[in-house]
Amino acid sequence: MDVKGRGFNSAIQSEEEMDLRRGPWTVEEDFTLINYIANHGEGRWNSLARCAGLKRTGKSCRLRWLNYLRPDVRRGNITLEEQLLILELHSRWGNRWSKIAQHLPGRTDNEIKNYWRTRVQKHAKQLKCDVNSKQFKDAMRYLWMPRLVERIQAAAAATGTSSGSGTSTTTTATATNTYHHLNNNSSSNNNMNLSSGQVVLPPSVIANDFGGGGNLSTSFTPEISSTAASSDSFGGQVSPVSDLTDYYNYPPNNNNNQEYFQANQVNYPESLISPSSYFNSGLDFQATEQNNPWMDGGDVSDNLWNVEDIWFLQQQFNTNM
DNA sequence: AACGAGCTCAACCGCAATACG
DNA sequence: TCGTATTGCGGTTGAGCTCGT
Repeated sequence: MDVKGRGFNSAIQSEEEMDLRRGPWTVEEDFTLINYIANHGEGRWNSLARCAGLKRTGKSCRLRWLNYLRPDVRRGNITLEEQLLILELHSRWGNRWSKIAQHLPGRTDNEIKNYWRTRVQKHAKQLKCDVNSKQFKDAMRYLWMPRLVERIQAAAAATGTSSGSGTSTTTTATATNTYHHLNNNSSSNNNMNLSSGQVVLPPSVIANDFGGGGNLSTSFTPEISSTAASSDSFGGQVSPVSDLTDYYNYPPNNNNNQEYFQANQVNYPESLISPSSYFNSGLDFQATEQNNPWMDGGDVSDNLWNVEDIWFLQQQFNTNM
């Protein structure tokens, strides 16, 4: 594999650093890092990289671990609840990705940042306005977020997961019942006891893939990766999606998001606006949405604006300019 | 089938903050 | 106190993928 990877700037470095690998991680490197951390724990990333025998910078190891290999990293689509939370938290804190990520357990700052750039900024582009403009923020607040709440409620009603009494005149909407982990213990509750060299994996993973032992240092073999099997031996590229991490993802698949959320839920923080309040924020968009096809349950998570919305918003923007 | 445009996301960079000797 | 090493964060890049033509 080309260790120069993606053609990033290859700044002249010290002779020792010239041996450093760059670019996508291989399965072998992933196992090396996982095993080392399982046995020795995190911390001191530069020395960790050296001691583990990885020809990577400490920075690179840290990033790979935090964004990809950690057992509690969640992968898959950003859920409606998460979208709503991201929008809300971003409106409060701006591009404080790390801070926002603390409130979305299992999601990394990188993932949230990518979500924002690809999805949210796309909508701003559609509306021909700046993502930081007041107009766009208003559109988010009065259109996008109420719709997310509606869809969350609709989904909850359809699946019977509503835990409310049905008399939802309280400040906490039904949708908020699926909010989760707004406490700050996610980092200390990450299913790992690294000092013991044991990794606590989801029961199904342990049962199915590790014979119940869950001891990485002895159980891991690169062959469990179908990627490795299908690519050129160990040199095969892992990224962008390493099959390896399927063994670590928690929950194991994203169909369990609802259960995962509820199992980990805490109350929506009082300092945040309850999503239900978006219904009462001054505009009644629901009235015009009764027969709107985007609400009919398809996977339209990105399609929160319709033609009328865009037209309407652009009219609003124009009159405000 | 081939091609190009647009999108996604892992991994990089630079810089600021913090820790350490 | 100072210099160096390390960590953490936000911004950016680009390979690979998807989708439309």
